[in-house]
Amino acid sequence: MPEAHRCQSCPARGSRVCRVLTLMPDVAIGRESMIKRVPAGRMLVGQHNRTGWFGVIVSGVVKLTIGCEDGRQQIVGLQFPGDYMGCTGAAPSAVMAETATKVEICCFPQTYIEGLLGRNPALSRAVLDQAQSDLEAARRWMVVLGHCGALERVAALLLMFFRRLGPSARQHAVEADDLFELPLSRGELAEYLSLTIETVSRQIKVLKEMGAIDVVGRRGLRVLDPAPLVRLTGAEA
Amino acid sequence: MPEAHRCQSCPARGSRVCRVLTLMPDVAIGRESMIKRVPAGRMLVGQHNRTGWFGVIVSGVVKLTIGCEDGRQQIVGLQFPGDYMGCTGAAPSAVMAETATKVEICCFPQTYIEGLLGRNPALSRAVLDQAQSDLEAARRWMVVLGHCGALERVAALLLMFFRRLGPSARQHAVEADDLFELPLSRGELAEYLSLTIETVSRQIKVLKEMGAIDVVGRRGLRVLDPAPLVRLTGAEA
DNA sequence: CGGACGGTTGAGTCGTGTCAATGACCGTGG
DNA sequence: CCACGGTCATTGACACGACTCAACCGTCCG
Repeated sequence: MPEAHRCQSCPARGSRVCRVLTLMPDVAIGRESMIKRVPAGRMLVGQHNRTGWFGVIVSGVVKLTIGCEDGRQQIVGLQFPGDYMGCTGAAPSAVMAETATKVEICCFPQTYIEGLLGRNPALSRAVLDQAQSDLEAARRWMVVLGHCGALERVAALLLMFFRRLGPSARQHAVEADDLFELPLSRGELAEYLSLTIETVSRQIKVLKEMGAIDVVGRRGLRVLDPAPLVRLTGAEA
Repeated sequence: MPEAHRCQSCPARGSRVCRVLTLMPDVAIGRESMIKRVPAGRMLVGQHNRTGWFGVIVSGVVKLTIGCEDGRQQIVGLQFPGDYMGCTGAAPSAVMAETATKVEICCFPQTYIEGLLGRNPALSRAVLDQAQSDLEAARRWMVVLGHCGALERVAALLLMFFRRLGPSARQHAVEADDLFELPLSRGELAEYLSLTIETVSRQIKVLKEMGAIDVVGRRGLRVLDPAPLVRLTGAEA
C-alpha cells in the first residue's frame, strides 16, 4: 500500500511525530515502516532490553510497568494511539512495555530513526515534545496517587479512559450507544492506582450507586454522567 | 570571565547538555549565558508561565511542584546541579519551579536556545536524553509512592539526598565529617513523600533508633550506616 | 454442563491521618 | 550577651480508611 494512503486513514496521523514524519521528503514510510500486529498481554519491551525498533501506536493500549523485587509490578503509564514507543535514549530502562489490548504499531528500525534524529531537528523536537508531555502526565498522576483517596483515584482513571477511548473520541460519531470497553482488567486498574482489587471493585460500585457510570460485563463501561467524576477529580479531598 | 574558565571549574560541566554546549564552536557561553543567583524559597517558574530563559543548575536544589485546588501543593520532582530548567516545550505546564535552597543557574535566553535546538541535533538529543531520564526517574518515584510504606519512603528519600549531596558527592574529599545539609524542610519532605509532617518525623526517629542515621539540628544529617536504608528501599514491603 | 478464572462482597486489623500539646531552634530586640 | 517570640519539629491519643483474609458469585471457556 502506498504510504500516502496508509497514513491518510491512520488514527495516529495527527500525532506530533507522525505529522513531522509524513512531511519529511526523504522518508518513504511505506518502505521503511512496518505495521506490527500484537495480541493482548504480550511483552513488547523487557526490563533493560533495548527494542531495536521505534514505533507509533496505531490502535490499542500499551501499559508501561516497573517490576518490584517482590514479584509484583506497578503500572507507571499508559500509551494510547499516536504515542510513540521504543526508547530513543541510550540508557537501558527499568520500564517494561506490555500490550494491554490487541495493538497495532507502525514500526521503524531503530538505526533508521537514530539517523533521522541526528539529521532532522524537527523530528527530534517532536520526540522531545512528546517526552515532555509524558513527563508532565506522569507528574500529574503522581499528584493523584499522592493526594487522592480510593474513590477519587478510580474516578480519575475512568474519566481518563472515557476521554481517550469513549464515544466522543471515536471515529464513527453515529454510534448512538456510549458503551465502550475498558482496556484494563480490575487487577490492572489496581496496579495502576496503587490499590487492591477489592478496593477498586468497591469504589466502582460506589460510582455506580451515585449514578455516574454503568458497568456491563467485565470490561464494558458507560458514563451516564461525567459531572460527578469531574467533581471528584477536580477537588482533591 | 572567559567562558573556558567558567565552565572548567563549574560543578555542572559533566552534564549532558553542558558537554554539548561547550563543544559547540559557535557558542560563546560567556557572552550568551548569565549566572543567575537566587535565594531559597523563590518562585522560578509560575503556573502556566513560560520562562523566557533556559538554564542549567550550577549549585543548589530546585523543587518542582503542582498546586492543588485546596491550596496545598505537592512536590513532583527535584532538580540538582547539572539538570536543566525551563521548559523547551511550547505547551504551558502546570508544574511550577521553586528554589529549595540558594541556587545558581547558568541561563540562556529562550530564543537563543530555541535557535540552537533547531540547528543542532546533538543539543536537542542531549535535552531529549535528559527529558527521558527525568521521565524514568518520575516513574520510579511513582513506584515508591505506590508500593512503599512510610518508613521505606523516608529511607528512599534520605538515601537519594545522601547520594547526590552527601560527602561522597562533594569536591573536597578531605572533609572528614560526613555531615551534610538537607535541602528540604520537614514539611517539604512530607509534600514530596505524600505523607504528613508528623509521620515523616516519626519515621526519621525510627531510622535514628535503628542506628542508620543521625540528625543534628533541623537540617543536618549524617548517614552512619547506609545498609539499612538500601535494604528498606530495595525490598519494597 | 461444569470447571476455572476474575470479580464481588463481608468482617477484622493495621497504618497513617487528624487533632492537640509540648519542645527545640533561630531570628529579633532589649 | 541574654531574653523573647515565632516558626518549625517532635511526641502522644484517637479515628478512619484501605489492606488482609475469606467466602461467594458471575462470566466465560471447554
